[in-house]
Amino acid sequence: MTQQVEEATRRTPLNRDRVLSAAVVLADEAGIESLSMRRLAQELGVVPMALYKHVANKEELLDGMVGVIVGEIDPPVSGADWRNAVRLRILSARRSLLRHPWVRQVLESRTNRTPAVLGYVDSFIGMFLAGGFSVDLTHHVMHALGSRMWGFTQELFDDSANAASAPVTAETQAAMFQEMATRYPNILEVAMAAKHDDGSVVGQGCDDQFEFEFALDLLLDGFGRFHDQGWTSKRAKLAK
Amino acid sequence: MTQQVEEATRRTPLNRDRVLSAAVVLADEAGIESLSMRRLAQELGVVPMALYKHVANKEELLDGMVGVIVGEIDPPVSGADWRNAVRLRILSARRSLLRHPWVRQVLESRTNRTPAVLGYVDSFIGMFLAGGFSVDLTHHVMHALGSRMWGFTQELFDDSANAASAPVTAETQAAMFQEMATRYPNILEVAMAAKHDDGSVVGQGCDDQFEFEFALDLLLDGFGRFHDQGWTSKRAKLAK
DNA sequence: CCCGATAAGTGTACTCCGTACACCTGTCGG
DNA sequence: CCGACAGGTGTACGGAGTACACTTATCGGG
Repeated sequence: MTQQVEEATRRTPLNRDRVLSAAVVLADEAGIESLSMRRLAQELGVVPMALYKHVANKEELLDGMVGVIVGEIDPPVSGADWRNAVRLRILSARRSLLRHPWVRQVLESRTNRTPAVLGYVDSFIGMFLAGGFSVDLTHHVMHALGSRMWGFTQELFDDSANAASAPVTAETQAAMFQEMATRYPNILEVAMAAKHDDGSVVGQGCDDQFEFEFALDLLLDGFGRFHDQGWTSKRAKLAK
Repeated sequence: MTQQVEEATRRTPLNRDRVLSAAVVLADEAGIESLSMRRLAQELGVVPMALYKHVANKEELLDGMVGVIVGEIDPPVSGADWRNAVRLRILSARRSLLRHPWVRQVLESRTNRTPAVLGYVDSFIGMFLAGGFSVDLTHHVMHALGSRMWGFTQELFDDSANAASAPVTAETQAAMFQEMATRYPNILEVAMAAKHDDGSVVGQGCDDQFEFEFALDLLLDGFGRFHDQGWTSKRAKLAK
């Protein structure tokens, strides 16, 4: 009798997609470090071991989550030259990854050879080949792109965690400044030049999107030059 | 009486450096994933909590370990032009990091603002400034370098774990090949072209060092071009 | 109409992790 | 000689991933 009400509360018997979606939401909202099997189960109103009926283990869960995000990336635009196709695709990937910052860490931390990732890489290679790149050059170009293919760069000094930290007093600020000035004068100089209006000393105040596109275009320009001049690795190796 | 012998066995009362060195050795030999405070303590013939007298916590241990490796990187060569100075330094860093593969993961997984890392970055910036680069261009150039400053690239498909895995039968090999051919034809094509003599299907058979230098030189060439033509970010932004 | 197979969810328990905290011990300067 | 202090110990806690044995719900066929 009372049974019926409880059953209605938690219907839809939980499947792989619901598990993955919930995991993505949890990682988005609480951070990847808060994503544990136990926490995820709790979020789904279920006992931890129930998840293992839908994913083999945590590794596979992470793989699946990456797959979900990779699925959000726009497919290659058709009818564009290779440069624009690649560029737009990467910027689309970047938009997806910026919405889900945890993906970066997951992609970096483990070898990822899931169908979703392989599919993305494959279509990526396809854009170069379709653009007339030789298989040889395409290979090296893919290595040169590296993780930039996903739309992210290694951030040396990620200041994104600053919001939560305690407000620094003027004295500490001054002391840090002094410390930097004597120990790391070059970093300081660059950081000072980069800061626009906010008063932060190191990092930020610089336009990440601009930095990314700067490096990306630099690479793409290089690729194009090599392509135009019929570069081959054999010739390059002989020239050394 | 027997006391004396035991005490002689484990002399030298353990200090920060010994802890860090042991941690580095352990990570080198057993992999970073096997490095736990308990395991490390055991290796040092000490109880786990003893370590906390020398490092605040595991994070600081990892920071210290990175510091040890960064300390192994050659200082900038003097009297070279910026390009050679940067190139040689990066290749030196690469040699160090290849000896200690775990550093890559540690550097990637966390924001690293230790003195050792800051010092490295600072001296790195210094090489560009000394080469006549504007502060502005240096800033963007550092972003473009990203983790390549450390001598590593994001490896999409790291096959280094293959040695330990079970030998695949001819049938499985063939099945995998078939799978690849239909699902990821472009990856397959590139992989086939890259393989030299070994029979592996995906990855390896390609010269990682060559790939790295290919990308590095491409970037350095771009940097040089920008430098020569007096590039500034302001002008670049206006041009868009 | 029941029945057994299969899928989904549960409960308990194990091992391993980082580390807080109270304690002991050996050394050394006053 | 003594007391402070640095270095090492022992115990314990909470949290992680997950193995394994179990109940329960569903449903097609005799």
